[in-house]
Amino acid sequence: MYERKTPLTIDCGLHLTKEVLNGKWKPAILRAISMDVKRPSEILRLFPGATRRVLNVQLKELEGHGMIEKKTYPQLPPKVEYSLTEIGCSLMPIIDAMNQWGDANRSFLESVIKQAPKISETSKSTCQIYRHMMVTRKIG
Amino acid sequence: MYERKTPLTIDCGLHLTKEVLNGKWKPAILRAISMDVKRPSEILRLFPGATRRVLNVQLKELEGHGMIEKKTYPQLPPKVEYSLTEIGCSLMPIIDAMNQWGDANRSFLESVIKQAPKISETSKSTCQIYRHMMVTRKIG
DNA sequence: TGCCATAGGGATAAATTTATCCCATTAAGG
DNA sequence: CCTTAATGGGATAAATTTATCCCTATGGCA
Repeated sequence: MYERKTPLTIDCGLHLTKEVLNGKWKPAILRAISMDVKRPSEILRLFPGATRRVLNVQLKELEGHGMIEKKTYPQLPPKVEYSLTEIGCSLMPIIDAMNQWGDANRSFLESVIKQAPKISETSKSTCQIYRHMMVTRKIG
Repeated sequence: MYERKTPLTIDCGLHLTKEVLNGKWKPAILRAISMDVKRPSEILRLFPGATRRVLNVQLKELEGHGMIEKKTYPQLPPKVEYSLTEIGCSLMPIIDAMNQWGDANRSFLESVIKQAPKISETSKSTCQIYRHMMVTRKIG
């Protein structure tokens, strides 16, 4: 496992929170779990753009940070289910707010993000969370 | 300037928001500006842990993303003031919530973050935002 | 037997972000 | 003349995160 070489900045709440959510898929993973997508294979299917490896790593970090709990069923083939811990649950308002803000400002954000010279292309359909929500009728 | 090689994931609001806040100091910078710390040199003093270079880069990205506006006074030595745009302002509830969540759970988070094998050390006093708030009597 | 699904993780390469260092401009002050 | 204060940014190194590829284990199914 990677060992950090420079000290982490944790002196304001912002940085602590940022550290917990630091990872390309972490907020999305938390959101998925909060919507009852519990098994690793399900989560993986929800994010076709993510590698199995990365999801495993980020799940492990979220678990290590106490945001989610892992329940392993003694079966073969193995079955694992994740759930939010209490503190993980308390993050959801923030994650939902982030999601809503992004959606509410989508057209503007897409344009400025594409304008920014740093970004060349963007990809869609790597995150199936909306499809999932519609299938499970959590949104209409 | 760096040119992205892989497409950016922007299909859910979460990723859009994450992109805007993506940068070690961006949320802190936005918060500083929202608290009337407008000039680059002031912001720099507020975050002793940050390099001038990085702050410049992140300020430029925030500006490019339309979150802040830059006003350059035609003086010498130069004077610059940043302010939040309307959309940048609309991000503040999220940033404040992140800050509050981190502070509210500080002791827990510090322990789990230090436990995580990935992190070796942590540093304090690289972010002077609380000091600033006390000096300006916004908190007591 | 060969292949699929499930879950986990090592080793290494590639991409991305941050850090370091250095240069430029102009006015004021010692 | 030298230093400081302000602001901005290039070039390059270092750190960190993500992607690729591969290996393990077991039971069921054609």
